[in-house]
Amino acid sequence: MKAVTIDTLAPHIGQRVTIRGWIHNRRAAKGLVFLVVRDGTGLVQCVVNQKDAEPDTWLTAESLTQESAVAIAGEVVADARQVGGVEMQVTRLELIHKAVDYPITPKAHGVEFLMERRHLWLRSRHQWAIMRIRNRIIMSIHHFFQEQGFLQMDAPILTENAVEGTSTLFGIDYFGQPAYLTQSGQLHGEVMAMAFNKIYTFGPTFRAEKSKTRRHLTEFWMIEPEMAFYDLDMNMELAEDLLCRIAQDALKDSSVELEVLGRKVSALQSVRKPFVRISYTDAVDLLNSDKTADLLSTHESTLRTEQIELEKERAHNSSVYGQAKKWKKRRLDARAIEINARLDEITEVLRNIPVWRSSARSFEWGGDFGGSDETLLSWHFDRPVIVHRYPAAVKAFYMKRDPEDDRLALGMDVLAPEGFGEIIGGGQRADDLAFLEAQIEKHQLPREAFEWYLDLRRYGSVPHSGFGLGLERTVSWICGLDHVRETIPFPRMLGRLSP
RNA sequence: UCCUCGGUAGCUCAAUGGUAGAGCAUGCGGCUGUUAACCGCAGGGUUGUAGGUUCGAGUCCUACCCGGGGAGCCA
Repeated sequence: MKAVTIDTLAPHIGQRVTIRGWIHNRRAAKGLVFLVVRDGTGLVQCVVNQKDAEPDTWLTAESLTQESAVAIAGEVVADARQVGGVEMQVTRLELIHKAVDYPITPKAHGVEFLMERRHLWLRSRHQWAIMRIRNRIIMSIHHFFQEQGFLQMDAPILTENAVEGTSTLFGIDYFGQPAYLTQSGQLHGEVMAMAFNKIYTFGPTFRAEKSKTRRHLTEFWMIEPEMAFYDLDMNMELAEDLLCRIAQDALKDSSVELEVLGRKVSALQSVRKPFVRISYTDAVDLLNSDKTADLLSTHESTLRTEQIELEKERAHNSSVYGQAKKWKKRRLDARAIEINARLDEITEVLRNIPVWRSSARSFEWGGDFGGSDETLLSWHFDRPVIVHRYPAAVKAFYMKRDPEDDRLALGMDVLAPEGFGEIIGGGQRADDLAFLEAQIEKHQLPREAFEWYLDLRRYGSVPHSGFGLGLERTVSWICGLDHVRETIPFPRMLGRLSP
């Protein structure tokens, strides 16, 4: 009998097939056992009917536990009630391995509990959807660049020089010589662009920042295109095209996964060219403006209304809890968890709003935007916004100056909508030898370590640009997740190195 | 490093300073179409740790440990 995967069951309606997988959930009625089986490609309900099944199969079905491994033979039948439209009528069931006391039960769990069991958590439905979308995004990125003649090339992970100070780098011992894990492949990317014209790197990046927020990992994956003969405008257009492609591919190919996650797709449908492009100087004006203050006030009153309604609901639920039936209690418990989590979130935001308001109102030209400023900017628009031409003082030494205003660097950041924050940072690179030499001296960087980089400006220097896209933040945005820790199979962050 | 919230059964959470409870999970029983199935019964606790206040502390105070998310920094 043919062994198939769950995602290919539909064409086999009316046929007998075998599937192999793990028990995701089990329900029983008299003479019937309903098994929800998972094989990594999808879920399917398998029905064991005592009067049809062999005696061994029935006994096995009755005693199956969550995550036990099984091989199941039966007929594929159409059933409109099921997700995917099919279920299996089981004729034979073989137990491959019996799992005992699987810790992640079909109910709500806390973050710490799940993170300690990340190796098992990955089996659950939400994680299935997220990892498949991550894969979809990775493939979109490769297709996008490959179709346009970019060469995928790899920057080294072990590096000798600290590009922007050693405080955010993980240091290691390289046979007695200090070395670091890379925090960006950009400088090597520039080398490769001068050799191959248009390239992109796709690799891991490490930051020893002691950040404990929903946007930070210490190890994350970054995509860094670097293009010879590209100026800032061409660079921004490339970033726009890339993000549009990612959003559209996700809508086209990951609708099931997005639905599992409850992602509002309208937010992704509005990701279309042209994005909003705003200069840093205009962005500062916008932050200072009444428009931003009004936005905050509106948001604040909306939250206060929601807070009052939730508190009312909580009081009402707790007053009826005593008389409630068991199933109703269970529902009330689940709702209470939701209400409390949302109330915590609202309390946190309401506490922050006065700080956000004053920091936006009094933001002075010359500083770099904080997380709250970026969030506020992105709330003004329904699609990604590109902020360009930052003060040179807050940007990296290798950025080209704006020929029209020497105080500005030709840098750009792309902020994802809905407050997901910065997902792209990049710009046009300095291509003048003397300027770069002066910058290296000004930033007190070790000149010797940059000689190879300076060679690019000695031998056929041309205008060139590039940017870095953070994969996990992008996945987080597309999936509508409130934290990046679920966007990578094994997150590495402050206080988390296992499993 | 700072700010802030939290730690109660295997899990998720309740509990005016006054006898520690519920749901899920587990075990047993019931139900022939369940969708986190449902219904009944049972077992399950050094309330993070160490002190203190009190007739009495899960609850109040102090210190420490662990975790959440925010600031700084950043993708």
